[in-house]
Amino acid sequence: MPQIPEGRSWLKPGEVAERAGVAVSTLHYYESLGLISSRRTAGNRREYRRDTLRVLAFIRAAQRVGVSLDRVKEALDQLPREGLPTTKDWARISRQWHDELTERIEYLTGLRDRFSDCIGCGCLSLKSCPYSNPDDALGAGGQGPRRFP
Amino acid sequence: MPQIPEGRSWLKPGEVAERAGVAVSTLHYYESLGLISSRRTAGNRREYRRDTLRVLAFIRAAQRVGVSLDRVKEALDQLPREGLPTTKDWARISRQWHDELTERIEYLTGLRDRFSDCIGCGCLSLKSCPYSNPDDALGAGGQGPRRFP
DNA sequence: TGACTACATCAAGTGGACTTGACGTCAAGG
DNA sequence: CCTTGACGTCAAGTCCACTTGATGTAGTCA
Repeated sequence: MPQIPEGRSWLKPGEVAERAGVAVSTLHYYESLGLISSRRTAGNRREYRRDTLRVLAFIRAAQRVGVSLDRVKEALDQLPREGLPTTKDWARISRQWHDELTERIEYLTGLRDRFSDCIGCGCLSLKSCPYSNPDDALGAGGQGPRRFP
Repeated sequence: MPQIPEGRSWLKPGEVAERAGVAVSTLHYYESLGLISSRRTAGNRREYRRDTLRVLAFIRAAQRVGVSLDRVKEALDQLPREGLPTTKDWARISRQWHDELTERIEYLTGLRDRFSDCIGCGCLSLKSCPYSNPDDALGAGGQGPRRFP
């Protein structure tokens, strides 16, 4: 693990990759999508601002909950293009995320509890279920907007 | 929506697709992966058992929480290949799922609450955070096994 | 009976998220 | 100074989860 001096506020690609747990090529890829940005040294090497780590953490968290990079970009585009994001900037994003996460948590909790019930009543075997109709409870919903694809 | 007679226990591809909210081609694809199965009529048309809908619902639920088809197959492979799955069969799967879902719910809840804290303390802006270090709290974890990729 | 739709097979294409390869350059250590 | 490794660009490749297309057959209904 490369030690990054306290004072240095611009990080090298390898350092960022290491700290964020992604490949350098991934940084290039994200940059090509406009998710992160960098400046260049005299020798054309990339340098990343320290808060790029935060953005990468945000991306990782988003992906872990199944959000696409497109949607992540939508969120990040609300941050100021130049200059440092303020607390207020992040707060707006965090609020949206809070709602989405809550929704997703509720979905998962419902799913888990339905599963628990189904152990009891056996509705996941071939008999029909008195509690719910899992065919439709889980299977329906059709092609409406899926908040979490 | 095609009405399926009460008594018929073998369903046609179109019926299954409609009810499960997937394309017929998806059924072929899943069959090629061994996730579902069918028998054939004299005229080589596929026929699905009614509980295929349940399997499809299971697959959909799994995907929605970010589980790969490979892992779904692992779970489904624990069901009896021939004959109807019993309550006990599903119970085993449900128990595993319960644990995984619980874990995931806890992860999401932690994530959400961390976000909430961060609105307050501003740690998602450039200042360093007294509560936690989001760079590492979210960004680290390195390349260890990811239960939910 | 003839049109029309649903279904069959198989190869190939798509989109998202990256990774790999080929090849040249910059920078730090011995 | 020179080697070595980290980095640069760009095209192409990979993996997953499907979808589309081409082409032929089976069943249904006026």
